[in-house]
Amino acid sequence: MPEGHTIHRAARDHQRILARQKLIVSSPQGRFSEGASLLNGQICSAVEAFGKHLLYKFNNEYTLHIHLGLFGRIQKQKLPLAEPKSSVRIRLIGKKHLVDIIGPTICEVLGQKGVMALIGRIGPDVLRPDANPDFAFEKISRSKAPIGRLIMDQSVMAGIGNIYRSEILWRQAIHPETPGRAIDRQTFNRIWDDASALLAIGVERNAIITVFDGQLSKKRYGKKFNIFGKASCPKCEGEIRRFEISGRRTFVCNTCQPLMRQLG
DNA sequence: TTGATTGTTACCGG
DNA sequence: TCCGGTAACAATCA
Repeated sequence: MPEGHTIHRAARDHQRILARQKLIVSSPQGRFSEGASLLNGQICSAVEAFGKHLLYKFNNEYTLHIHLGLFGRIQKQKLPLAEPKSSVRIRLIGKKHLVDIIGPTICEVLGQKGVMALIGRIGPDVLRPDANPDFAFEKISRSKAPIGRLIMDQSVMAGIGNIYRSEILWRQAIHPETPGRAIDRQTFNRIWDDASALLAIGVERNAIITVFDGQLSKKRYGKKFNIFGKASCPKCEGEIRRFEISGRRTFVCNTCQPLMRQLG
């Protein structure tokens, strides 16, 4: 479920909640990860997203680190309390709302040191104003790996997932198999800027939306994608090729996204 | 029941 | 050493 926008959306939501009410940690019996009992009953003081990682900070210097993986979800509900389903690992309880963290692959408590280490190994996040894209361009321009792999590599740049990958590269007319070293700064900037813009829309709308045809009628978004999962290109009507990069399905229009092995 | 899925990492062989 | 591939883990739905 989650690409970067989902996590930033959750961080924003939860930050808003705890501005008006206390959020207290509770974990259903026996479902805390090791060491996480440090947080039982603690009051959350801040929420922040780094790429696809979600950090809940507490006054006791500890941080709850959540990564939803492929299947994890976050559910916000209004009180009264309902019995959490078996996949709920952490529950944050406020006066009027509760937040359930469901099926995360990472659910651990970090100290200051651990948080620094985590942030250090994540590349610049396209949704964070403090991100430095230079770092991502440096890595990309020195790599012969395909750009389709690099922009989804969270240690190169953070936030983009499998759907945004295909959509961004199609929108920018870049073939996913273009080697990183063939991407010039201008081309990289187009990728970065498009990613920032699209994910920001994703945060606002709580959905992946990459199609903007004329009027922004709010109901016209049944077709959210241009080529992801599609058989033909919406621009040239040509066939969409489907293949894998790093074991994840990728879509490309060979006409609209010509493969450039040379710089240019 | 099977398969597929908006993710990541540990491990192993070349 | 640095890759690329594979398995493993997570939850849900058709």
